[in-house]
Parts: sequence; C-alpha cells; structure tokens
Amino acid sequence: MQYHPENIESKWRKNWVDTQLYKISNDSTQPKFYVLDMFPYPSGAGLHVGHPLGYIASDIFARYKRLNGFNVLHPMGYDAFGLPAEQYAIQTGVHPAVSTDENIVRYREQLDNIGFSFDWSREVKTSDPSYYKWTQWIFLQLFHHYYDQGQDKAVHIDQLIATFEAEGNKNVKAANTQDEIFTSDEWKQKTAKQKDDILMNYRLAYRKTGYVNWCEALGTVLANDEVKDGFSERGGHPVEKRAMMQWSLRITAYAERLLNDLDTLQWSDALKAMQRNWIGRSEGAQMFFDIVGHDKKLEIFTTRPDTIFGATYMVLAPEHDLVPQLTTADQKDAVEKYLEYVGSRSEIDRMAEVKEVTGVFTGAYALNPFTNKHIPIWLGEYVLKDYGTGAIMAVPSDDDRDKVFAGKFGLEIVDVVDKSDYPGATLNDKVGKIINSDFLNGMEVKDAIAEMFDRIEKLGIGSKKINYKLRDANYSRQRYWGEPFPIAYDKEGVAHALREDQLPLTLPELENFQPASGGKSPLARAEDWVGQIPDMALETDTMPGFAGSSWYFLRYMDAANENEFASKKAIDYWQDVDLYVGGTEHAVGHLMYSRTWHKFLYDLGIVPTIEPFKKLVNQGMITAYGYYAENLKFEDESSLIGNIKDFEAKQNIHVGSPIRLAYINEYLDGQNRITKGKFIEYFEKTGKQYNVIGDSTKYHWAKDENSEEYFTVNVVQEKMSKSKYNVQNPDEVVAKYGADCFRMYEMFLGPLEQSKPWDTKGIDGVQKFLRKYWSLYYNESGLNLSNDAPTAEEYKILHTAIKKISEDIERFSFNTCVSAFMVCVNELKRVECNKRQILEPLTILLAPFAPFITEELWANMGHEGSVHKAQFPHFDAKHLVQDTIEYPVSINGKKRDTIMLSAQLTQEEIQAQVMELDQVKKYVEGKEIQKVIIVLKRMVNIVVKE
RNA sequence: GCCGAAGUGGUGGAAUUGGUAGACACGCUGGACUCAAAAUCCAGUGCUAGCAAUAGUGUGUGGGUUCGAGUCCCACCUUCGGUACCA
Repeated sequence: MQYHPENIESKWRKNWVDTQLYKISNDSTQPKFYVLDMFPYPSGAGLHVGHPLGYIASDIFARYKRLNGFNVLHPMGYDAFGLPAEQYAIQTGVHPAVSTDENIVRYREQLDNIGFSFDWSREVKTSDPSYYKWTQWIFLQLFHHYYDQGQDKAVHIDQLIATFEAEGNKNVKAANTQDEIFTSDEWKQKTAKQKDDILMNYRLAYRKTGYVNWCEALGTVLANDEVKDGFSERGGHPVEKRAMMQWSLRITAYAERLLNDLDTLQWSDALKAMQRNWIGRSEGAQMFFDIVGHDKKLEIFTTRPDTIFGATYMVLAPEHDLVPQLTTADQKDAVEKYLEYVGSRSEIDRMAEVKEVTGVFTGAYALNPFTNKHIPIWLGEYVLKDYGTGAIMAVPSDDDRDKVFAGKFGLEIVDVVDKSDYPGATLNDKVGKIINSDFLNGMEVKDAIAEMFDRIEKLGIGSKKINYKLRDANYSRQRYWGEPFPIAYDKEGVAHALREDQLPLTLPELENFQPASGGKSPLARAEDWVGQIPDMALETDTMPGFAGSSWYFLRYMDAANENEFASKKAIDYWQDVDLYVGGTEHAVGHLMYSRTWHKFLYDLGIVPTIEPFKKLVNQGMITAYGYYAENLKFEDESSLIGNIKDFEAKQNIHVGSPIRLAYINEYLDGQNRITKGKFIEYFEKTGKQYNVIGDSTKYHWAKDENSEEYFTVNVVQEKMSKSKYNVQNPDEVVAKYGADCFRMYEMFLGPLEQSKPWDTKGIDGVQKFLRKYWSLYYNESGLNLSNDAPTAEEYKILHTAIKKISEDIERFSFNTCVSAFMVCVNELKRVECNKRQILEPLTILLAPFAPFITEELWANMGHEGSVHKAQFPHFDAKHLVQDTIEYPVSINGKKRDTIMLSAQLTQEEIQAQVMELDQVKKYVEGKEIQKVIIVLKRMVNIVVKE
C-alpha cells in the first residue's frame, strides 16, 4: 500500500472539526500551558510560506505539551485594522471591513490546510466591535488613571483631583509633563478647560503636540514607511513635518519597571538587550542655563556634568519651543530656511548622518553657569526634540558629534579631559583626568561627576535626574480603519470620556475613504457621527495598529465574554503566556507596548502577573530570492547603470523601477547569467505576467567567447511581498506534497531563529522520508505488523530518537528533530523492523510534526481514539548503554587514528592501548612525549615536542 | 549612525559544556532493476596532490588564548532585522 497524503489529510481535517478535537476548556484539573503565536495582519497577498514557520513550530510544541498531559491553550486570530486595507479602499472603494473579511477567509483556509491545532472557538479579530469595545475600555482606564510614583503604580485620576482640591500639586509625585506649581485655591479658581489641560499633564492617556509627516499634494498624513528621502513614495511629492494635537500614552511612567522586570523573563539575551537599549536609562544632571537678555531658562540634560567647563556652545532641537523667541532678527531668515530643510528630514536621516553636520546660529547666547561666559545657542538636527529636553550643552572636546559640529562652524574647543593615562580609550569612554576646569582640575571623571551633582544642587541650577531614551507613544492616527476614541469634546474643547455603557463606539459607514481637509481623519466627514452626542464633538482620529495587539492574548482566555474583556476565573486559570513565538521585527515595538499595558492592568488588579510573556522565541524570517538585471537601462534615461546598488544609491526613484526579473531562476546558468535566447523564452512563458520589461534593447547585453549574448543577474535575498512578485504560497506546496511534508520541510530548512531563503530544492528528501516511514508499516498486501518482542538494537534505535527529539523540542531545535526522525527511520528500515512495540511509540513521537500521517497509521493499527490524545513515549536510558567507545587519537591536536575501546577502561589502560597503535608509533618515534590528555568517553591527545 | 543577529562543501544545514568539522538532506557522478522512463535500491562525493595508502589544507578576514578553537578574546568586512505612523 502506497502513501497518498491527499486522501488521508482531507479525511482527518474533516474528522478533527467534527469531533472538535482541538477545542479546550477553561475548566480542567490538568496543568495549563499557553502557547501563543504573534497574530497576523490579514493582507491581500494571503499567507506566504514565511508566515507558517513560527506557527508550525508553536503547533509542534503545543501538541508535544498536550501529549505530555497539559491543558494547552493554542489560539489564533487577526490583527485586522491597518493601513493597507484603507489604501485599498481609497483606490477601489471597497470597504476595509469587506476586504479584510475576504482576506481573513483566505487566511483561514490556508491555515486550516496546514493542520494546526488551533482552538478556533476562541478566534479574535481586532476590528470586530465586540473586540474593540474592550480596546476602547482599556483606553478609558488609561485616560482615567495617572502614575503615582510614591505608590509606584497607576492610580485613579479622582484621587489626584482630590489632592489638587486639598493642597494643590506641590507634593504630588507623579509621572507628568506639568511645569506650573499651583495651590489648592488656585486650582479651584481654574476654568474647566484649564483644569482639563492640567490633568492632561498627568493622565496615562493624554493629549500633546506631536509631529506628523504631512504631504500637501496628497492632502494627507503619511506613515514613515510611505516617505522616502523627504518625498512621498507614491507620486514623489514633498513631505514636511507638521505639528498636530495628538493622543499619547505615558509609557515612560513604566520605564523603570519595564527595565527591571526583564530579569524575570526567559527571553534571549539579544532580545532583552534590545529592550534595555530601547528604554535607554541614563543618570545625569538636569540643568538650567540663563539666556542672555531673556527671563526664560534653557533646560538641558547631560550625563557628563563634569565637562561643563568645556561647554562652549549649546544646541537645540530645531523643533524646540524656545526657537521662535530666541532667534534674533539678523538670523531669522537663516533659521527659517534651516527649519524648512529639517522638516523634510526623517529621524533616521538625522541620526544616521555623520559625515555632514548641519546647523544654524539663532543669534542668542546662554550663560555658562560655571565659566560665566556667553556661549552661542545653535540649532542642529542631530539633537532630537523628544530625547531628553531637546537641548544639549555642547562639549566639542569630549563628544564626537559636538566636535564635528564645532569644527564645521568654527566654534571654540576647550580640552577638559586628559585621557593620556588611558591609552586606547575613545571619546565615548567616561575615563580620564579633568583639566582646565577650575575646582575640578585633577579629579578622575567619575569623582568629578559626583562633585558636580552636589554643586549643581547647591547652586540651585539643577538636580540629579534619570533620563530615558524611551518616549511616550504617539497614539493618534488620522485614519478611518482603526478603533475610534471613546472621547467627545465639549464647546470649550474639554475632553470627556464616554461612559462604559456607551461602548463600543463603532465606526461610521463611509463610502469615501479619502482624508478630510486639513489632513484630518476621514471620520471628520461623517458629521452625523461626530455630532451624535448633543453639544459635543467626537474625536475623529483613530487608534494605532498596536492598540488592538497590545492585549489580544488576554481575550483568547475568554473570547466570547460580553461583560468583561475576560472573566477573572479565566485569567486566573491561564495567568500568562508560557511560550510566545514571533518575529524579531516585533522585538521592541509590540513587545514594549504589550508589556506596558499588562503592567497597567496589573496595577488595576485585573491580571495576576507582572509580565505577559514568560518565554519568547523569535523565529527568523523566510526570505525570497530576488533577481535583478545587473546592467540596467531605464525607460526614460539612456545611461547605463552598473548594478542595483548604484541605482539605489542614486535614490532617484522617479526615473523608473529597477528591472526586477520575477521567477527567472530556472532560466539562469551556473554563473547567474541569462542568454538572449533563454531570456526570450523566459519572457514569453513567465516574465510577461510579472511586468518584466520585455524590450530587449533595454538590457545591456555582453558577449562571451562563443559570441553568445547574455547579461548577468544579481541574486539577492529580500523580504517576501506582493509588490516584489516573490511570494510563495503554502497552498501550492501542500497540494503537491501534503501538509505533513510541508510542515516538516519548513522545520528542516534550518534553525527556527535564523532567517533563510525559501527554496523547495530539498523537499523531495522529506517526502522520501515520509514514504519510507509509511513503508515500515506496510508490505504489498497491506498492514504488516509483528507483535514479537523487539531486539536490543531496535530498542536502542527507538530510544535514541525519543531522547534526541524530546531534548530538541524543549530547546526549539526542530530542524535537528527532523534529521533525528530520518536517522531513526533509516535505521529501522535497515534492520527491517515492523514490531508494534517500536512503531507504536514512534507514531506518537512523530505526531506533533506530522499530525495527519500519524493519525492515519494510529487508526489503522486499531486504536479508537486520536493519536493526538495519546501519551508521549517514555525515555528509558537502559536501552542506550554503550560498552565500547570509539576514541579519536590525535597527536598535537591533529587526528591521526581512531580506536575502539571498552567503556570500562581507566585512563592508564587507554593510554597503554593507544601507544601500541602504528599511527601513534609513527608520529611519536624519536620525539619526546610531553603530555597525554585523555578525556574519558571523548578523546585522546598526545603532545610531543617537535 | 545607533541597537540586535548571522556568515561552515556546489546548496539548506549539523557539531547542545573548548574535544573526531561537514550529521541529515538536496544536487552531482557511477552502478542495479527496466524495452524505456518514473519510482526504488546500492556506492562515491569539502578542496588540492596521488592509482592508492596517504599527505597537505579547510568553518567571512587578520591577530590572540589553549594540549586542542566553527565554538573563547581583540580588531575588521559583508548580509539581514529594528530605529518609535508597515504590521
């Protein structure tokens, strides 16, 4: 009997649905285990072969845990709000809800195809009002709370108001952006609007000015993704930064806890390091500099107060609030011109630029509080508004960027740190002896910093402060397809929260998804909707993508609950996620936001754990090969361009697109060349469909020694995306080879964490393995199993596999599991094993990897229940005892021979036997033996003097 | 730029704690079966020299530590992910 996956798989797929095999209960005496995948955004391109990589790994783990007696929560859902659906709606008029649902249906089919053990009764969709009701609810909690630094937790805003009523804000210790100190009486006299403004400076969800990418020509706000070099990616229109009132989340309030609690997590060191660096805690001094001729002071933050005698100028972020006031009439034109230039620059551009610094003098001077010198105030794009205070004291002698800046603009440089005692130390190292610094002279940097903290506080010009690189999260989007804010403004502009019974606030129906005038969200045009509460206007911005994805893992615990986002009982049972699998691209963004939300919910007593994801594994990305004609000509440019890199360096994206040659790989020769004949064949058969330019005069043809015309194709690895025509659909692979084969092949490709290019080259090997495995159970006439007792060798083969596979699953090394299965089946085939006592446990062992074929064989062996409800085989070490060991014998670390020896031998006995080897005699003869290193059961190394 | 990761045969990769580099596959070469093909099976396969035994060499590059380094240390190169509005 032959193995035919298509029949087997469709049969069991149906059976598992009918028997609700993967539905699990919140009511169980078994220990719980929560295995979670980062849920997908349902894009129009459907799933590609990269998506299931992590899902397969987590599915294997979930199944493995189930076989080991755990009640496993393994859900799936959709991150369904997002930009692409809205763009599609603008282009085609199809409502985002409609296209999203279509995409979800497609995703579901594709997922079902692969045989995952998801409990679909818990499916969530972030764009569903029954889901986003709770996203809005959590937002309201954030709005109603502030962060009390005394209690180190979120506290209801009513308590803060009570404090203001009683004693003003002078004793309030809270995460805030409030500058002004007021008394109880002053508070009581404030208008509703003034009170609202002050409370905004404390709320965890608050409003402040933020900057957006404004594109005048498109009349809309663009995502960073849609902006390239200051121009819109679509159309190439100029883009500028524009200030807008935006909602923000005060995640910086949680910075310290986000940092400290990393220690409790089983995440990779790399991932923790990324989070730590993102939070970017630093200790330093907050200082105020007097401004010559102004009564305002300039606030700066520095980690190097010891270098203040070298502070010869100051630099402000171009967006700094004081810029208009400080700029003198003489410098006005220059400053305005500079601001215009900076407006077109992205943050990455601004930080990445090292060779060329830019800046402009404001005309104003500050007073260095220690040297009492007038130092010029400049603007520079390398200072960012949101980092620190948006202003620095520049010490060109001890900071790389300050040095370059001073060099370019001819500013004074005073050496203040002598590093001659520390050869090899760079400017970034905080070491050396202070010089040219009055009372600090002769001190080590470390001591000088401590001394300065004291002096600054005594002089009342500042204080010691902890600063974080982490910034509050911008929470407003001027878009349609996101969660509406449950916020309405009254005539004075005071923000009022909707009541809980008014949730969910659903999106209005629209036909036109173009932005409203002034870059407002399309919601602004739904006037009835905006004005649905008398005398109030609803907020028209919507929430960002991370809103729904910051808490979805909690909803899975009790997905159908209409009264709470999840019941206390469900949350107490499932607690947190035991294993989270997803891509590194989420290493900071999503994970930081989720952790913050979770901590906030913990403060409210809603969740029992301080962290949401106990263990996290990053799967690598599956990339695709991209093919580009090496010598390009462009549609409207006649010059030849050497290669794709030169083209990209030119960044002239409006000339034409690089000539991408989709799916050309079969037509290339060994040197990645394509001949003219092959190219014509390729173009006719394949290229045409993928917008490849067919006109052969557009390509630069070289001639080889046989006068054959060809050009070379650059092969690169890149992300899979619809726009690159390199998407590989898992359905095609499943149709051809079966889901079991697809699952195992994805695992076989390489280590889960590494990124790797997709290629079906090796898939035949996995298919052969499955056929071979199947053939152990059958001969020509049918099932052929023996009930005889297995031999010692057969036991050894099985238990070697049990050990290796359990260990490798535990350490998420699934590629080596597949190899181990291959070795096991090859060996069993070699000894022609058909013993039930061997093949039965083997079937359970393989079930997490290949759920269909194992279910079929399990049933055929006469079992009533599912193999997926069986017990994982128990490893018994007694089957692996080895009595002989093959020792490698090296002379000076170089292997010269091997020898089989009894495992019982002592070091002396081994040495005696090894010395008798011909190879050893040959190399040792006439030389002095200095040392013989014997590691029992491992190796022998003889060290001789040459 | 900054933060993080990865570089091993023709290809994907293995080597878990510093101890036989290349497991397991793909591909390729030769053979068996066959009228033939597919499928299957057997043998070989890092590179160089050699009929062979064998020798030399070999884990991105250059140094170092060690009896012994793919693995540890230092410096560098290349590629990939993130860089706060793609998700």
